Amino acid sequence: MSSPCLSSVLTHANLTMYPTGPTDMLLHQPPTLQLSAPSHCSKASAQSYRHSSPHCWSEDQVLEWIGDQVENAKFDANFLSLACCAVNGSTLCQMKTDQMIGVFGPQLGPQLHQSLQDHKSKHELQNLPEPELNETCQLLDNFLDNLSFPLLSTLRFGAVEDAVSKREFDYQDDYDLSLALEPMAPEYFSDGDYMSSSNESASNESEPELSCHLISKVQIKLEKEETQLKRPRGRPPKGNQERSSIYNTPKKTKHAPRGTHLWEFIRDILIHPEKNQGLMKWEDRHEGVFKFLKSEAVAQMWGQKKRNSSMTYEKLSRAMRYYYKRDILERVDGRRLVYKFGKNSSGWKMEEIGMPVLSHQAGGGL
DNA sequence: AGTCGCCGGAAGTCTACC
DNA sequence: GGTAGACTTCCGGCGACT
Repeated sequence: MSSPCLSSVLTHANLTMYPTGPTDMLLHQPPTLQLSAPSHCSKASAQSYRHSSPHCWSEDQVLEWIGDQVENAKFDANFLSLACCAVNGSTLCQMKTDQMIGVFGPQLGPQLHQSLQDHKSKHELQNLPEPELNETCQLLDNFLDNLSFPLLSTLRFGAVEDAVSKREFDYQDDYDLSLALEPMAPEYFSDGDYMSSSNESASNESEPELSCHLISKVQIKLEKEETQLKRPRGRPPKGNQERSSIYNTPKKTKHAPRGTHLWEFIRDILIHPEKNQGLMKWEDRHEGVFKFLKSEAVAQMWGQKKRNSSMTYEKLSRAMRYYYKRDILERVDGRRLVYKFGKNSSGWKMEEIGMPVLSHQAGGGL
C-alpha cells in the first residue's frame, strides 16, 4: 500500500472545514498542498478531539490529533503513512511507548505518547460540574462535523487516495480566491437574491469584512443543490415571487441531528481561539461579556452551519435577543455588538472549561 | 437626513419528540 | 399527526452618530 501524504489530508480537511475563513487567512494561504498544514488553517482545524476523552476518539479525531502533533513537532508528514493512523482512540490508548515508536518512528512516537498521556490525564482529572458540559463537547463535535464537508467523517483509509485526489481536483477546479474581491458569479447560486443579503449587509458593516465573500465555489455548488430542494426557513419575504417554486417543493423527510444552539455556537467561537480568527473577543472574560468584531462574518459562519446562505447579523442578533427572556444572555446597554452571557448559559466560564482562573484575566483574551 | 445597531412583535419554518 | 422549542424573516420604531 502506498503512503498518501497525511498532511495533504489534514490540509484539505482544514480548508474545507473553514472555506469562509477570514480574508487574511485565505489570501495568504494559497490553495496548494503543503507538507505541513499552514498554521492558520491548522489553528482553525476542528480539534474536536480536545473535548473528548482519548478513549472515545474516533479515527477522524485521532487523525486530527496526530495532525496537530505533526505540526507542533515540525515533523515531515510525508514520512507518515495514513495506514499507521487508522486507529481509534481506544486502540491508541492501549499502545505503549515502544509500540508508538514502532508505528510512528523515534521522533514522533514519544511525542505522541506523551501528548496522549496528557490528554488522558486531563480528561480523567477534569471535573465537569454540569452534565450539559459533556453535551456541549458533543455539540461542539457535531458542530465541527456538520460545518465541514464530509471529508473527515466519510473518508476511510482504504479509499484515501481516491478521495484525496478527487478533492484535489475539485478543490483546484472550484476554489477561487478571487471571490474575495469580486462579486460571485450568478451561476453559482440557485437564487440570485440568496447571496445579495450577505453582500449587502457586509457592505453595511462598519468594519471591513471581506471574509464574508470568501465562500468557495465548492460550498456554493453544494448549497445550490440543497436550496433547490429545501424550503427556506422563516417567514417568506413579502411580494417575493421568485422563491415561489422552492416553496412548492416536497418537504425534506430526513431529520438532521439536533444541532448546536446559537448561543453555544457563539460560546464555542469565544472559548476556542483557534477557531476565532478575530471574529469575536471577550470584553470581560470573567463576567462573560463579549463583543462581535466581525459580526457579518460570524453570521455567515452561523448561516453556513445552518445551511442558510442568507443569514445576516441582523437576523442572528434577533435570535440573540430572544435569549434575553431565557436568561441565556443579558443586555449590555449602550454598547453596540456587545452581549453578555446570562445565568442560564454554561460552558464559557474558565473554571468550567478547565482553564486556570487568574486575577486580572478579564477582558482582551481570545 | 441618512445610516447603523438595537429592539421586540408577528408570522413563518424546521426539527425533535411524543 | 400534533406540538413545542428554536430559530428565521420581516418590519416599524428608537436613539446615537455623522
